[in-house]
Amino acid sequence: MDALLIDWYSHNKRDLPWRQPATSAWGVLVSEIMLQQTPVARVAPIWLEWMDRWPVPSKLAAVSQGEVVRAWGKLGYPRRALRLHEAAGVIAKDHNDIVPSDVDTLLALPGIGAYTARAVAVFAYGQRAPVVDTNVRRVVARAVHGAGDAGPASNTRDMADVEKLLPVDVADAATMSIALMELGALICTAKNPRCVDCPLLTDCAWQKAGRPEYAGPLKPVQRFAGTDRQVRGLLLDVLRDTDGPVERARLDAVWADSAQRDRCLDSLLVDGLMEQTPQGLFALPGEHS
DNA sequence: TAGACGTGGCG
DNA sequence: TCGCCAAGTCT
Repeated sequence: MDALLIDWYSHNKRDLPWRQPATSAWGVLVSEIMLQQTPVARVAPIWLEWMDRWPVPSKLAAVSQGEVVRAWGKLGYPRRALRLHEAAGVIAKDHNDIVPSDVDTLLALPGIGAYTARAVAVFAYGQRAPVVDTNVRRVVARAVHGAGDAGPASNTRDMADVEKLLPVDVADAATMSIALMELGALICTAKNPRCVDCPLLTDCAWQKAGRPEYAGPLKPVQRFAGTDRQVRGLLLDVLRDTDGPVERARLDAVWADSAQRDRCLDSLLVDGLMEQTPQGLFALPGEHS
């Protein structure tokens, strides 16, 4: 399985900007944070801009939170930008401006969890570790377990599953990790998998079992329209599109339900995505004088 | 551990 | 059209 997969990857991998050989560990880290729950096509231009502006962690750490949130643009989940900014500060101060290569050290940084820590260790530093994201979980569920899709995530079990699949050779293990993800992204997709193009077709347990439909519990559908997430997004968008602090009325205009609006405004302040000036105006954090 | 947390494109 | 989906983390 590993040889087939690695060979397939070498011929079919996408030419993504963060996969250039010259990409630094910092570049890999930034890409991984941006790619959390966010499509490649939307990340690519922003990542290029960030690498140009902030080629090392200390450069990012030196600018205000507001500038970072603004540069994050509409990638979504803007708290990621705040956490990355904070992580950059720790890396600059405590790690000599060098992204740690040790998984446990990476895990201690804000915004870096089990997936991202190992993704950095493996993709930036070539280590052998199980990198488990939604793509990998789906590929393993099908090819190994013969299920139509992955059930609820279980970090410990999922990583143990993948660990067993990794080649002993460190370099091969690293390539296998990225290949598993790429297969899940391009071939073994959630809907309408392109099995005819799959390098694992003849080995796949799901294929052998007659491609049974997924029978486990369904993930609860995440609504968006009308949720606090939508309102927070609208509120923050006002500040992103404005140069300086804005009056309360500008924010009030984006959502009719005042109770929900107030709740969301408060949560943005609590999260540090927004600040109130002494004059009572609203601004991105650290941007008002 | 279930639920919160943005956004926009696609079938 | 609109539900589903996209390289998760935190509480």
